Amino acid sequence: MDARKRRVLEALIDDYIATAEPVGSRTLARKYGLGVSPATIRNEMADLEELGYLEQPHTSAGRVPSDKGYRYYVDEIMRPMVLDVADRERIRHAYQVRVRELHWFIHQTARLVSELTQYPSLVVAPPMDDASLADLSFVPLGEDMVLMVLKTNTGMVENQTLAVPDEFDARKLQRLAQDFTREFRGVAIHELKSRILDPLQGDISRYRELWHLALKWVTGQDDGEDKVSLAGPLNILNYPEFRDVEKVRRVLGFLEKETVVELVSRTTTDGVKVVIGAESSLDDIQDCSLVTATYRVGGNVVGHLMVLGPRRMHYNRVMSIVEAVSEELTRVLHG
Amino acid sequence: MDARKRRVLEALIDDYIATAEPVGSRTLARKYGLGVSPATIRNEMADLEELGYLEQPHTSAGRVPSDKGYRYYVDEIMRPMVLDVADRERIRHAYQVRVRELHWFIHQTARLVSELTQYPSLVVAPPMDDASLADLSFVPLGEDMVLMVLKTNTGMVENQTLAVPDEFDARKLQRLAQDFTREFRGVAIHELKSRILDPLQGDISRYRELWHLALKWVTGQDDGEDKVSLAGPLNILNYPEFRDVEKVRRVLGFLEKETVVELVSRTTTDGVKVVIGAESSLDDIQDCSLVTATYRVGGNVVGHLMVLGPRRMHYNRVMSIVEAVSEELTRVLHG
DNA sequence: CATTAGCACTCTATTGAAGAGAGTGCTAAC
DNA sequence: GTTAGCACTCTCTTCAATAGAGTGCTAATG
Repeated sequence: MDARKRRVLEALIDDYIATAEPVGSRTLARKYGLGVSPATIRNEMADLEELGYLEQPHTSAGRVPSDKGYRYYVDEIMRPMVLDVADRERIRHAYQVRVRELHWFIHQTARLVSELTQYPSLVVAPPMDDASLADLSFVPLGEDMVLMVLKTNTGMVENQTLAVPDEFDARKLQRLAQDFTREFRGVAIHELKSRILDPLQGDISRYRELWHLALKWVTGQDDGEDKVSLAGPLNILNYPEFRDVEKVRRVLGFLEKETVVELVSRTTTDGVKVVIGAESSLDDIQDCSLVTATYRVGGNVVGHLMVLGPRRMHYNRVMSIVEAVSEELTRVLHG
Repeated sequence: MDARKRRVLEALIDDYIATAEPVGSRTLARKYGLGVSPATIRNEMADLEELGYLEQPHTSAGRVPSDKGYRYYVDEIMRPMVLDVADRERIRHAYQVRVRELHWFIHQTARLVSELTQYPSLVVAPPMDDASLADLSFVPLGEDMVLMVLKTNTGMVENQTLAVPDEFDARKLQRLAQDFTREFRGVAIHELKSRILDPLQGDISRYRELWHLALKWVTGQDDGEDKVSLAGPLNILNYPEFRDVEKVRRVLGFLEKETVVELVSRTTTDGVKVVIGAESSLDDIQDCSLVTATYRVGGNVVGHLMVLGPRRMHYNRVMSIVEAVSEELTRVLHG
């Protein structure tokens, strides 16, 4: 793989990303200053195909990058893009609001990223399970309603309105919360489950129903939807590879399934990751690429951030955006 | 419009709803026991076309209902569908959870309806504007965080976490909330805006920034998204009239725009309403029909519930579902 | 007199053939 | 090693022919 092959591969991928049409040798010679004739480029392209970096839809068409080609492009050729000032400003100002709820950040982030990239974007909240309980309290709301407020050691605050049985007056609830906090402070959320349901905890068991409720909520089984935010799904309709409704259904359907969360959460390492086409080994998104990044809340509790697009994605731009946003988000969530 | 014409129209619409293909006279004679020959049906169909109830895509195709045809079908022919037991049970059990937040109800309802109908469904929360303030309070969360809890006279409770400047300690916040509640109890939310921003309210103006924030939140300008919930948008891809991506984009785009809320909110009357095709005079949904209903929270504060589908929608089933759900929702929100 | 059978007519959708266009691979010349 | 030239391949578009579906009209029927 000499320097000229790299230049040809780069030019071809750039062109294909821009046009979505198979690229021929003449086009490359004309539009990119490679300094050689179409015939020479043809030879290089034949080599690149043999090496597995390019594919030919049919004999008389131009060539198209393969997964391996994109991979080489992303890893070895492409240079990171410097975001322009407007984009940076946009990212910096995105979180300058006084709201402090996690789901708001998630939602805002997904929207920001999908607007900047023009691809669908998905943001997954860090699993509560890894955090530990810092404080639980109830705020009576009159009638039989109560607001349950939970804080974790990572500084996250979640709350939810519940209806409680009549017998629980304000005083009782307060004692309940105190007991609970005293008993379980510092315990990881995912441990709470077994602890609470343990029948030996006699003192607690009187309120089991209430705890059960609280637990379901805390562990996120209850309103799992809030933990994931999808933005800009329709952006995908702008790309010609999705002119077929069947493909659209598969891809958008995939974004609504649990599988996404699993997939995204699998990449636990820091930094920006790229998954190209079949590398995901998921049928529904064979024709798509993913760019993912992580962000942190407080300690090591980690959330995920993802962009999905066609394989001919603007990798460098998307990667820069995703990186900048995840850094900003981590910064904001730390303060 | 004699009885036989009605029977022909009914059969034709039933068939078209089932198949999405233009219906010919032979088909009607064969599949529906009309007791007359295709020729007779042809004559009736010609009459129905002249009356504006049917249309012909081209001379040698069968016929298709017009907006007027559907309208007559919905108003005069169709009989309401009795939901089967499973569906009724499904509706009854949908809200048997202790959660009491409005956005949860909205979300749950949208999902329920879209799953039952297999069409996209949108639920709009009642505008807070019409309700009046019952109580505002702050719950300190430590650090510079505070939970703002608002109750209306209609019994709705909304809350949001905010970051506040350091100067506001627990005591100060409490007084602030008391002042605010005393001052503004009973005032309609939409009036709060002018009242609070009035520079003459000297005592209040010190906290203007905070109020401003609270206000933005209360009036829903801030997180407007929470007030609307869309479920099952991809259902639309199951219907052959949306095999074209351009149409999909227009319709799904429409569901994400503000226009929907305006449109839906326009129907203030109780009961189930149907809007067929061009009746909405909105370009994006010329090929769609809507079924809408309202639900109430407490007094007269009204929320909306909508189903969107192709014009050949299963009107009777959808209407029954929408009616049953809106009744159940009103019932649940009252208790 | 309403209903029906028969039939010519119209329009669409499908098929197959022809031709244009794009791009390649190979060979031979530079 | 590079390039020009050219035959070859494959797709896409166009066009005409054909089959199929359904209609509207007319004349016969009970």
